Amino acid sequence: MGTSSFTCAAIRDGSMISFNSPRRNESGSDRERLPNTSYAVLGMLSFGDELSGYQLKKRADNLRFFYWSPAHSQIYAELRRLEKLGYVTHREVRQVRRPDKRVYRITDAGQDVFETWMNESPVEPVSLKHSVVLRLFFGHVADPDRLREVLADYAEQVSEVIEDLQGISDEISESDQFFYPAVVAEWGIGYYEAERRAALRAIERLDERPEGLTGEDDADTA
Amino acid sequence: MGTSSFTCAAIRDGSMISFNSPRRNESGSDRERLPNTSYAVLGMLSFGDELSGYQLKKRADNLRFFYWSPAHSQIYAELRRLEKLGYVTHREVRQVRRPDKRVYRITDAGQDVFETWMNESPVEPVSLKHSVVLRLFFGHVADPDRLREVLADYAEQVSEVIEDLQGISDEISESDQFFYPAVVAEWGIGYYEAERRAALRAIERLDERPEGLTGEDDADTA
DNA sequence: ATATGCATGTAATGGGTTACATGATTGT
DNA sequence: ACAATCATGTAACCCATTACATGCATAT
Repeated sequence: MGTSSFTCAAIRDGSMISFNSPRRNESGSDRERLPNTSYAVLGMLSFGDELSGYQLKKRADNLRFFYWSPAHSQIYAELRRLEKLGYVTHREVRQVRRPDKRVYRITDAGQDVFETWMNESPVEPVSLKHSVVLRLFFGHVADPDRLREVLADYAEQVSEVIEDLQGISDEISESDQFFYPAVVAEWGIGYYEAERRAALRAIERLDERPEGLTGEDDADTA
Repeated sequence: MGTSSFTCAAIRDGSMISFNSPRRNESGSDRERLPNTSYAVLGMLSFGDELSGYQLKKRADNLRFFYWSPAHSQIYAELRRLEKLGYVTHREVRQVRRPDKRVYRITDAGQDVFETWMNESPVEPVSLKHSVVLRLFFGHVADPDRLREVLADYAEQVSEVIEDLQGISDEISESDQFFYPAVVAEWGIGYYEAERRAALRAIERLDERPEGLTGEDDADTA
């Protein structure tokens, strides 16, 4: 899966390169490798405008459909880290009838590492924690009716998400400015529609199942 | 978000009291609330058989399609915790030409909390970190060809997952013993097929886009 | 009056990973 | 000989959350 074979080939006298370095290479050769959250923050600043931590948090919430939303304290911590690395700068903005704020802007170095990440970082699989499916997997110890209820609830929740996304999609799909977000919104709609179908299909399968076989495998056979 | 307003009101000379206890209620009233990972481990033991940490880790890997796989060290730590809580017990198994092992079994108390979790815990939304979609979202700073490549790579990876799941599904869908896992496998297939479609569709949209509008919004306008 | 939004942070804790460590056995 | 599988664990670290903390402005 050719991640970047020629990039590697370009490396000649591999004095250190510490390739696949465990972590902590004080020599500072290979770019510190940040967690994805840092790149999410950097990405939100990559549009070029100045944002406060507070605004950033709200923007980050827009990613919630495909990326989790970090806590605000995490955002602030991230900003301080990025600043120490020289990837963002801030300036204080005095306000009259509002608390003062600190707005951040991405630096050239920041734009640089972000671009590098965008173009060079390997394709990772999704990391998901699907607690509903987890429960379904262990269905043998659940009350069958409750399990159906859980699935129906989930389908319901998902429907709301679809509506939200549909709304967002309608808003932004006109303007070319939001081309990529619009593509993402379409992805999201397809994603959650599939989730809805899957949940409903699972309920069907539970219903189809002949009675008398429902759960409690080893309640008395143990 | 009424945390506990009258608790506060009751405090007069607030010497300590550590009011509205952040967590850790030693009085043991409300069941400790474990992280989902604990329930995943408990769930894998809920079939009634004895398992070593090593075996457990391998079983946990089967959940990887819809739940992430914890590191082995995490499994061991989890088992020790659950044992301290009385939800599992272990016994040492001497082996001749293999390292000795420690096999764990769920207790009645453990089965109990697990059932309670299965039936009572609220329906949580999926938590996903989709780094590929994250990159797509910030497509304006990516090299358009590389972005397409990333999406194609992802679609390819997903195809392999589908094949894996198809294989598993074929194996288990015969036996009624694996009813729930089979339902989950079907869910998974639908899920990853949707992912594949979404990735392919996104490539299409990138292709459809008129030239000259690709990325680099503020490369020179800054 | 009370809640909500704006705005920024610290402290404590927890969940989880990676690397380090050990050591025998089996397959190539 | 070398790698992989079996088997269990510790140490260090870091990412992230929750709760604590403050304070003004506006809307209800």
